[in-house]
Amino acid sequence: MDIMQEITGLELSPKKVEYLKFLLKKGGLVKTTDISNELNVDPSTSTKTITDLSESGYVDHVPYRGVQLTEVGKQYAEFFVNRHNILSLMLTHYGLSSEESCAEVSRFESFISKNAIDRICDSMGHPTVGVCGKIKHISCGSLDRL
Amino acid sequence: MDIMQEITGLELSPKKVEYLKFLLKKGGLVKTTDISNELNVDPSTSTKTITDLSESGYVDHVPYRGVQLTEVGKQYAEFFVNRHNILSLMLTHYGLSSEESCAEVSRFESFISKNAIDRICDSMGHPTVGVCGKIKHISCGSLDRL
DNA sequence: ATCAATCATTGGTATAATACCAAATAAGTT
DNA sequence: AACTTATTTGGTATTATACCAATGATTGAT
Repeated sequence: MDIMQEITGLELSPKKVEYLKFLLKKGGLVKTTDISNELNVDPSTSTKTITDLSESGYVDHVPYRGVQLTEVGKQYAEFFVNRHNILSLMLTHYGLSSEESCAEVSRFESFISKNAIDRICDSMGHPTVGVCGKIKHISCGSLDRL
Repeated sequence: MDIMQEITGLELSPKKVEYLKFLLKKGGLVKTTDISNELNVDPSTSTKTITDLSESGYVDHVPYRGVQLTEVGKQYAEFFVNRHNILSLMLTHYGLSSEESCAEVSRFESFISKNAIDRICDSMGHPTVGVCGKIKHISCGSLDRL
């Protein structure tokens, strides 16, 4: 059930990570056009990327109707959001502003392993409030999760 | 003179960063074959990459003879090494081993801005010893540099 | 219920980064 | 000078990302 146990966190490319995070934020059935608006890409680009994500099992795509995270996709997306939040919070501890941290993290987050995030999260005492949003600890290996 | 003043740190692609770091480590005139051995790429690949770096002004390349960092290239390379060391050191503060930190950092270091590194370095009190090697503070904006 | 307008997809093409192979060329060695 | 080894060139491939133009689907209005 817990797919997150054996992942590296490096499975998806930077842009695909953005797609999943947006799908989670939006929730439910999302139009590919919404994605292209949010991520500032041509609709054809989002359709193609969604097709990829669909073939890899992260989303369900019904052409002309919409996209939705699969259960696996949702778990990944939650990890991605947490990863972003943990890392942003971490950088603010070094004197970067929330905005700077967030921008910085956006550039490199997809290259940080789940293992590293788990350690960092652990070491920070599993904070629940970040600078970019709340942090959940469902997939981070925390003993006090739920 | 201090070119490092106005750089973002994001000018070079991940692989090119590796090239410059290796050239700095090796020092002097380096054969493209040495590079291809070190970085595990075909000699033709290293030649092409070096040609790029040469056209961008980071190295001087005399075909069939060798490559050498330009002054600008050397300053960049020094920044890259410091960036790696600072980030590795930072991650060890969160419970990652030296090896883990180093491996982790190797994946994302080229996406961290010089600005962020300067702040982190500042915040850590300009450490001179990292887990991947010594840290110099020539380009980090430290007042106590030199 | 059909047509027009809008939305979404497909097909083609492009770029940057990275890589390999085979062929050609230069260097070094005897 | 010939032969061997090192290096470069030219061609091609892959992955990730992107756009445009054309096609196809959906929907809202009449």
